[in-house]
Amino acid sequence: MSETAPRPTLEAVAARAGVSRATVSRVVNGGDGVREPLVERVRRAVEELGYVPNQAARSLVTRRHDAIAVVVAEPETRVFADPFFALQLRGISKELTAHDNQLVLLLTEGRDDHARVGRYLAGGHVDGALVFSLHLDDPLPGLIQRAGIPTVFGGRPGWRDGTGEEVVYVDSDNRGGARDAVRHLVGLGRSRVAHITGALDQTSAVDRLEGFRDVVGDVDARLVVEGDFTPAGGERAMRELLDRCPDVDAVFAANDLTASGALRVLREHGRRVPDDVAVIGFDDMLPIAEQTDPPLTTIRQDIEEMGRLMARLLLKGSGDAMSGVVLPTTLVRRASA
Amino acid sequence: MSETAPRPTLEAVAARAGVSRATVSRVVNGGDGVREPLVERVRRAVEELGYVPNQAARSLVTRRHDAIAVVVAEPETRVFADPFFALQLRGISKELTAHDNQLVLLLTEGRDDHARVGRYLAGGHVDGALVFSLHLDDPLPGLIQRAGIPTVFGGRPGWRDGTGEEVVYVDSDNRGGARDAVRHLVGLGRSRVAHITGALDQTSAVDRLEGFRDVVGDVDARLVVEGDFTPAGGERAMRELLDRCPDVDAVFAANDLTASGALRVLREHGRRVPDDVAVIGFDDMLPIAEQTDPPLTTIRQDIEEMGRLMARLLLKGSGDAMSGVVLPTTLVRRASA
DNA sequence: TTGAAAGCGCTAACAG
DNA sequence: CTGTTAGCGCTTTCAA
Repeated sequence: MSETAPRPTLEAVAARAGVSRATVSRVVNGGDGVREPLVERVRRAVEELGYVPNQAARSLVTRRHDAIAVVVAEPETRVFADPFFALQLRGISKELTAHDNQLVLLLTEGRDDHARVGRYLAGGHVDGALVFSLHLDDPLPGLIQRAGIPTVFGGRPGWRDGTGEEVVYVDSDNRGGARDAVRHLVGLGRSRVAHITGALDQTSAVDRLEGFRDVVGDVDARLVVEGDFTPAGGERAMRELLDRCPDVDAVFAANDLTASGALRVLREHGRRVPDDVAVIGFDDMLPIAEQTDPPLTTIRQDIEEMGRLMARLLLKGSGDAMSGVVLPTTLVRRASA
Repeated sequence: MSETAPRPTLEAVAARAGVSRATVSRVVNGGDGVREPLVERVRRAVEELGYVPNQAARSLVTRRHDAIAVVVAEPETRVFADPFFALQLRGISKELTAHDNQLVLLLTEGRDDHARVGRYLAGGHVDGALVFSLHLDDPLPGLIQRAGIPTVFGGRPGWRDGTGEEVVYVDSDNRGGARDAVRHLVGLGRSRVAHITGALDQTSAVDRLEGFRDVVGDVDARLVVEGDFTPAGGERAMRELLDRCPDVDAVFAANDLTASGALRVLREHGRRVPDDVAVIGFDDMLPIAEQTDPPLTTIRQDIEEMGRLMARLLLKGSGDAMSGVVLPTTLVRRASA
């Protein structure tokens, strides 16, 4: 990679404006305590020279970087098969941008990467980290805690650390949303409500299952079948469901992707939705929920806002000692239930 | 955000190992020209102190950052509705990681952001940039060229700069792939082959249309209808197509998403695929192509590899003065054609 | 209010 | 081979 052209320094600006480096520095950083005429002169010099502060030099003394890391463990392609992650990223990006922070993206796959990420985080390159720990047994969170930098998790982490330290996270009200979904189904007069779960090594899946149980009470075990948040998983689960309980009249799918798979199988088996079987999803992933046949009734979570909030908490220092923020969900009614 | 704990410096390591800072520096940076026993002593000291180099200090003198920016203009949600971008990102990330580079993600929306990105890039925070310029009239590329840092574009940029400067980009062989697709359809004995285009303000869509024309020769204008790379666009276009030419017997859709929409409409109209109408897509986006009914025959492009290659070119300095690299595509045969 | 001076932690000549 | 030295460009006391 070729060298970038030499850029003007604070020194150069100072010379041009006929002031000291210190004064230029003050102006560049807000200009408090500098008399107006000087401010003006410095501003002009900055303009003329096209001066941009050298971030490395600044960080060296301030020990701040105005950058945060976003860590995503993505051992599976699933992360990429739905727009979930991208939406959070967008929310994060917006918030960071608004606060002049940069986003350093750390994608990990496998063990070696964990060490690398740990080192990077501990290396003081960034002011904080936003991490998405999808799985219950993920070693990443531990590593990051050890790195000792401010961290906010996306989704409720699956572990409880014995240390009693606060774990800051942002999550959707998965359990409450699931309850709403199932209540809706029950309100429709359905009596044999099934649940296709998500991947149960993720807290979101566990929480949604809990919500389902909250409403259904003692569940006929045959009405709960494990999925994995994918359409294929949804298909498989739906087949099994139909096989076990041909009289099932409603399905709460752990997410929209799962629901789309389930819908396909129902159609294939000649069941009419919602007449024979009502189906409800979770997420309200527009490109999916609006495109299914019939359009999907689902539980909406504001994913972009989750990202935004994570960034906001991290930047604020979350000194409020709050540990988790849970965002509400809403029922979006379309045609499938 | 709270301060990170004070970390050991080179000085500290030197003291502990009983050598000079320079020696420690040498060891940390590869250890060439340092006698083994010393190397060992230094290594141990580093280990014991948990020393991690201060990147800011290092950058200050080396003027390198071991970081590159990935710039994505995403005025529309479309970027997030398909996994395309995420896959490229993954390829990029892998390659950068292998070369100990960090990935700074710059998401832009709207004009103000452009200025911000321009400033950042010009500000010498990163060693280079990877840019995804989706649209023909995007002002971003210009801005970036002006920033004067090494840049590789994802997808053939829509403009030709008069400067005669080399523009480095990585793209799929959209035109060739399109030709393969249409030839396949023709080889199936289809005689009324239609094309649903992508958003024609993107070079990929234009190139695929060209490829279509290459094979079909003088096209019946009614057989080309504009889409926008979305399922909804595909539906709309397919309806129009059926309306205009009820006897259409094959469709080349600009991408898999478009094809999925077209399939839906065909089914709705009682056309059998591929018996009545053969359908072929572009991308081979697995979660889509494998889930459609019937599974989609399509043109595969190796998206992750594109990302990887972009990163490789940037890091290599692409001093080979080559301007564009075009990756081959392959036909993936499933059931729809 | 402004300026002078002292580093932040590191690398890179240059000596030895 | 190893150590000494001089900065990289900036912020931040401390005086003036």
